[in-house]
Amino acid sequence: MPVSKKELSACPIDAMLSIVDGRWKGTILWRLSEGPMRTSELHRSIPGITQRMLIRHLQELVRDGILVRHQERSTPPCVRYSISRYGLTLLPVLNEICKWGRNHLRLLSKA
Amino acid sequence: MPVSKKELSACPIDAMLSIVDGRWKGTILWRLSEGPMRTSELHRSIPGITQRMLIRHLQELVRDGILVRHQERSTPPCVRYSISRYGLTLLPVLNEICKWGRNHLRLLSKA
DNA sequence: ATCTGTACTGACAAATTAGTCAGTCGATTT
DNA sequence: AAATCGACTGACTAATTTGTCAGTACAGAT
Repeated sequence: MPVSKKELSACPIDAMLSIVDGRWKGTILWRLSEGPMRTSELHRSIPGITQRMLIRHLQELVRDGILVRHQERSTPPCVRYSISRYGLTLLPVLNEICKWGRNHLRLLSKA
Repeated sequence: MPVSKKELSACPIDAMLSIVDGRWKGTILWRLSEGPMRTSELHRSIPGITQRMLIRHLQELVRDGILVRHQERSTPPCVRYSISRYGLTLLPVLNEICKWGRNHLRLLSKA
């Protein structure tokens, strides 16, 4: 029986990774770490992502308490996503991840 | 065209996550962070993992330079895996991930 | 009345990842 | 000579995740 990392695991590493797990979640969080953005802005700013995946990931991140969805009841509708207070605690971790990743990419390009 | 995170991405976060991406890689690294282990020891120490997945993940981590495989040409064969010098640079990152994950699990269990 | 833009859904197909099952190989014990 | 052990492979199936395609709803502009 295949097991996805989405299932709640007792392993803290898996628990954290499951939050960020998803083809585009890292990138989405990275974009939003610079400030709130509208759905369509995010869409434009992440080349290659489909609207479907963007929204699915956003919803999961909201469900997990990492993002907040602000809706302004206006026309045209304007929805903004931002990193929640809890989500902010994730940023230092993402920063470490990013630092390591940057160095890793550098090494790969030299090899 | 679905895109896996395994493809080399220019995003440093994705680059790092792709290393740890795989149902059991976090756990494997966590076990090995306490010292080298034999294949069968690892297998026993990770409940639920199949031999196939263990070996696949080990091979990927070796390919990515995170682990080293030591083979003693003896009978019965004795193979040990350990974290490489490069892999050691990943440990602080995993530590941050783990700290956050631990807190996250705590919150989840309270809710 | 129709068209547009924004945010979003549902149903489904394709790709990717994980898991199952049955081997192999070489040396060694029975 | 057959059975065993540890590490591993190959071929295949099943589950999960991504992506495609076509909508919906709402309000304002044309």
